[in-house]
Amino acid sequence: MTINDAARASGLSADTIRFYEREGLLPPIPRDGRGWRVFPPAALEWLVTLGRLQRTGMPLSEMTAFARSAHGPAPDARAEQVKRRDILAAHARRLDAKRAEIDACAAYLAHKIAVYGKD
Amino acid sequence: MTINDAARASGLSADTIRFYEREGLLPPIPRDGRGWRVFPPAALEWLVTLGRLQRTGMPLSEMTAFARSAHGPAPDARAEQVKRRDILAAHARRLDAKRAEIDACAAYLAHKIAVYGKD
DNA sequence: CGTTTGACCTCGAGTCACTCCAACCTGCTA
DNA sequence: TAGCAGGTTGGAGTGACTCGAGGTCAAACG
Repeated sequence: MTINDAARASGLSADTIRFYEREGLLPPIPRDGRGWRVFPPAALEWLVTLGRLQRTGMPLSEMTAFARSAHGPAPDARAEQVKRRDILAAHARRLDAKRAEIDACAAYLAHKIAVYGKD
Repeated sequence: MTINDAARASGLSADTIRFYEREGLLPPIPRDGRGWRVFPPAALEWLVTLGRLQRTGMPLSEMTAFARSAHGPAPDARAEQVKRRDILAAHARRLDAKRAEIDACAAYLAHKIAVYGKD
């Protein structure tokens, strides 16, 4: 599992994955003898999750909070879990707003395209 | 109709409206005696449209093409209209992709929140 | 009548989240 | 032995805003 395999599987770019690693959004990624990153299945799954959140517009700061809560040292594991759930719940509400915006725009587009097309 | 009224009505920020004016996305906006922008109803309607496109992720370059086609001097009005329709149709396809992404993420979130919540 | 307030103006710098580039290393094939 | 594919790094560049400093003007307050 090289970085480009991970990119293809997660929908993130290799550059973005390196960037996320620097920013502390990933668990420690081991290297092989050449210094290449090797992505174990769990890291890959995590990247898929980050990819979903990224493409649906979660800001980096929130992804960072989510990631640190998931992979950082947790004195109180229960509290961290609640924190993560709250971040995801807030994002779910954001998705509802985005969907509404998209639907409104799609209705406008359909109307406009019909008007342009009808002559 | 001052810039802040226009911002409230269109969902864009006043800064973004000034930026769009500089970039040539707006028709000429008249000024009053103090140098303040005055937005006529047609300009406001145009801002509402740009707001919709912006919030649903149309890149600035495409909005610029759309705006220049709508407000620029057009040697062939029919061709410009086709061009605008094509831009909007492409955006409609992008919206379908975005909706699919949002639905997939929402399903993941619902699942994850249920798992976190069930103990 | 002076001054404070508030809404606007411009210009330039700063921010977010990547994205691209140059220069380099390593193992493999011809 | 040279070329190539596919990684590595550090640092600069980009898109699309966003913010801050410093300025003007008209109306309201004391």
